[in-house]
Amino acid sequence: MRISTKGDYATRALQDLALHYDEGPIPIEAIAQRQVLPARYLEQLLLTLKRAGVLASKRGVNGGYYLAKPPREVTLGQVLRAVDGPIAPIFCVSEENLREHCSQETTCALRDVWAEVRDAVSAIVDHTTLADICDRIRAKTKQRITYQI
Amino acid sequence: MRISTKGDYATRALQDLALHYDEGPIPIEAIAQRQVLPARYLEQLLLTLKRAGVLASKRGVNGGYYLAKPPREVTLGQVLRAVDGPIAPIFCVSEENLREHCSQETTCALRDVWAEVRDAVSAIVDHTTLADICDRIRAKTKQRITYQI
DNA sequence: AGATAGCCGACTGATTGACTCAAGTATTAA
DNA sequence: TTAATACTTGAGTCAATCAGTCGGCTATCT
Repeated sequence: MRISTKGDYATRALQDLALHYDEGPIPIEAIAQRQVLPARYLEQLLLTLKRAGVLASKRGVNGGYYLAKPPREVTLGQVLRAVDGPIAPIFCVSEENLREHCSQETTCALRDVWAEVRDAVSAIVDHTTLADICDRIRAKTKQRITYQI
Repeated sequence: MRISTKGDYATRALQDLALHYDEGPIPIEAIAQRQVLPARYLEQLLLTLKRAGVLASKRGVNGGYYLAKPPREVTLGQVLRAVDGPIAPIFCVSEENLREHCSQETTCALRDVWAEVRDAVSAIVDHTTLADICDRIRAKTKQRITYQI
């Protein structure tokens, strides 16, 4: 039940872009340095996310990537699906895979459990937006500062 | 967010063993045929599950594998963890990995989300037992028969 | 024009996934 | 006691995926 580094890196990059929303395009290199990610690899992921409609980009000097939509409208589910494919834990409960159905459906109760798992996971990732992530970080940071004073 | 074929095969094998609980040891070959699984591969998985304390076995003629505990006491979570490792979607929220913690915890809200996902998944798999699976199958089968009559 | 920065495709090396195989040991029935 | 059965153990294989890297191209701004 792992998410890949793609999912990990992509969500961290978007977390970063969301925190710097309204600052115009951010170059890959800046994101890579702040989040400690391999730049050339991140490049691929951001391009994928652009094709998925999550990001937009601007080339040349002062160019970079930026969110195609406000943070409130981008969910983690969109990001994960873009880079990692379906959320479903197993093919036979994937929404994108309706035609090919398991030969043993009638004698298998596991399928129902995997469907529950899929729903539980998407209930979380499809309802958590980048704005939520930003809010949590700000809450954390505030708390940390309070403690330090 | 996939479960591997190991998790898939192992749970199907245990579903089968649970349905045939009280029938004594069942040979690998019988399970493999009923569930349409590669026998030599299943062999490994069942051995792993034995080492994990989920299964017991008997060698020789009339030998085979059987549940080490009644179906009511075996959860899918135990099975999945035995063959696939931790449920956690990412290392930094794995219970088995407490010492090695993420360098960016204070500036990362994603970790909390992955922890939510982990909890949601384990809430399901750690509370679904093989007995539950059997009950569901029997309910399904009954329903199917009713329709056919 | 030149620097910046995204775009695109190809390539690679290591790991993991999904098995297979051979040989060994315990158990039982004939 | 021997033969058949069936789990046990460790090793080997083959392909796919992961996790990147690299070179060169194109667009944009100063």
